[in-house]
Amino acid sequence: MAEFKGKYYISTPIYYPSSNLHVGHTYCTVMADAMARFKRATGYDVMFLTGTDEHGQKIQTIANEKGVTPQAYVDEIVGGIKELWKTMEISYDDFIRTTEDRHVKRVQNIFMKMYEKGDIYKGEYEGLYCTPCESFWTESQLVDGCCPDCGRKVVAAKEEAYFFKLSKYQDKLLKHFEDHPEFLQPEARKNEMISFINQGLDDLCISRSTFDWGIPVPIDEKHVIYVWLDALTNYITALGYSEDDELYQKYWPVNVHLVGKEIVRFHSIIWPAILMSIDEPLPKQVLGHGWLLLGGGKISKSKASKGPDVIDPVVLIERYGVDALKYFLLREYTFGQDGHFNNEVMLKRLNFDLANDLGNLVSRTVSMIEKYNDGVIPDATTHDEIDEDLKNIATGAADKVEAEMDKFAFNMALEEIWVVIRRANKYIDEKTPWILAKDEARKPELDTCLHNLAETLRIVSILINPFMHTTASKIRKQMGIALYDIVWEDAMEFEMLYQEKVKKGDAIFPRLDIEKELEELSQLASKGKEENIPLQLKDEIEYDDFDKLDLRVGKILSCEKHPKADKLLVFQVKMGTETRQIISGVANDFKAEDLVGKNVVVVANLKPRMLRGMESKGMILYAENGEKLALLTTEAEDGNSVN
RNA sequence: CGCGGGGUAGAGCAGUUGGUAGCUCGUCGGGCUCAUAACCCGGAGGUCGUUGGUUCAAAUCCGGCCCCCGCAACCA
Repeated sequence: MAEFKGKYYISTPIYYPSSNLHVGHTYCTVMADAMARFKRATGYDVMFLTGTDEHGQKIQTIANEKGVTPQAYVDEIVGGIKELWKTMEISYDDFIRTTEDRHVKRVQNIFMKMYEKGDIYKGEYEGLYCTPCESFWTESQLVDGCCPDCGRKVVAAKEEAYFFKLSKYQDKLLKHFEDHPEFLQPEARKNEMISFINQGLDDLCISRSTFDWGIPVPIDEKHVIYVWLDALTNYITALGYSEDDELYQKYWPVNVHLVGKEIVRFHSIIWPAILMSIDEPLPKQVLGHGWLLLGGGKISKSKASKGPDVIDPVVLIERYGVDALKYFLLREYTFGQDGHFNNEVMLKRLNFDLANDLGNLVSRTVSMIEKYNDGVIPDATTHDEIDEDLKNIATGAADKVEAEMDKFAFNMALEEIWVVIRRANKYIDEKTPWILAKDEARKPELDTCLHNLAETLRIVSILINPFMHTTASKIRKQMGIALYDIVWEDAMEFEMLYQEKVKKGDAIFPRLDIEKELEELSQLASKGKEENIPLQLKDEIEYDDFDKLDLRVGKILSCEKHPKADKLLVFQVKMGTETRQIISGVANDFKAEDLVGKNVVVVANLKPRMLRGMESKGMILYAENGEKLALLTTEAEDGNSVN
């Protein structure tokens, strides 16, 4: 039996249900799930928490646009998310939604506790306000003392808000980083956070009064609690903190908050400060994982419908199965680093590792036992060095896997398992059972070979169970051991099978025709484009509004980089009789010299604007698709008006 | 001197307590036929971005430089 090793609490972030999830979210949750399953297998009492962060202005706005209540809107999206996790066999122990009563009440309790401690004060957003832009700016954001967005004058303005004295905890936070080097990993993230704290922490605005889709501030009905105090506290409200804290006493502090690198700051600075404020223990560890990149950039919703790569987990699962997707995500990427996602890399992994190595090993082993021993796993009666080597590698893998998992090195943990699988394939070649089968005198050797292969597969089924538990079951079914419990420690033993009856089934991972799959995935990815879906447009305008524009054809006489800005290009543009200077923020998209001589469309009557010390009189038009910009060129002569 | 990440075989990546440079794919050649045209063996292919330094010894430590990518700034 597994030795009881204590509790293990792991969390994913709570996702923001403004639309459906993509493979990037899946990545994080799959890692957490694998770790949770692994810890359960190795003797821990596990609490695995995930959930959704459902408040905020964005949700309210989207719901309004769709003509439903925010609650109805999030209910539907969250239903889809839960469905996805069910399909992916995510073994969470609890799923918290920030709109649930249990969360709402406990967040309010936390707010009060912080308030009573004197860590929350009512203040004013002393910002500099640009009325037309409806935005607050800080001193440092201003350009020449004016709104960086529109260039107009800003006025000192105030919005009432509650603040958390984050600055008060600056020194304590730094000390915590020093005293607990393991608190935040990887190292690069930690350095980043320490230097961030050293720059000085501002108090944190924790309430808003401009929208109401949120948890009311208990002492002031006009305000709702804003983002982080609402979202981060889920990790303890889910455990019943402040009300029914049996689970809290048992599981807190969390062992690991698994988060994407973009929210490391909130988990390693703001969240600990909140916990300090309410005098509760800090998380043992925050781990920031990298992103899956698509075509060079972060996966985003706007990219979901473009390009040849399919990132909808539902589609991938339908075609290849849950375990294939999980395996790929865990095996391909190095924890903490960004990785590039594309269909071909994935398909190759699936074919080579799952179909060729593992699937084929199961297939050939079961076939031989059926063919050479009537489907009964024979006993081993002989022994040589080759047998010994296989046995050592197979029984030694469990500890190696555990060592890698302790480092969150999922890819290496799986690699260790595949060392066993490859050794078994090699073992067959070394033993040549098909030759042994031709000589009755060598039946004992043949039996030993078949037995050892069966033992190895039994061990493999245990080792992969935390990562791909459906596959583990399929293997065990074919091996005739489906009825036995999967016990981690059994992966360290070799002689456990006794004349079980095997039964060949379907290939556990059929080999894929990569060319054909790529073709079909590419078609799936572009499918949405062909249908006639109304575009998402800005509000309709009057003809008079359009008529205010004075568009002209301009010839680019010269173009060079702005001396004081990375992204800006400075153009001299001739429009008939006048030549003027226009600046565009497109230095990353074009080489300056490539643009010279082109005739382009210019918004000629736009109010001039200073950009980093140089005046821009007008605007050059470009077409863009979210990734690439294209110049709007024309054959018309410069100076012509465009209507 | 804004912050950070990265530059290792044709591709994608491992590899920092310094000690003959490793994996997967591809490629070339061979073996095998139990198996999902799968499996096994062998070869070719890298001055580890560049340049100095520390050391008996540097991909690994230190300094300068070049290039790529995020963030920030900036995008009329």
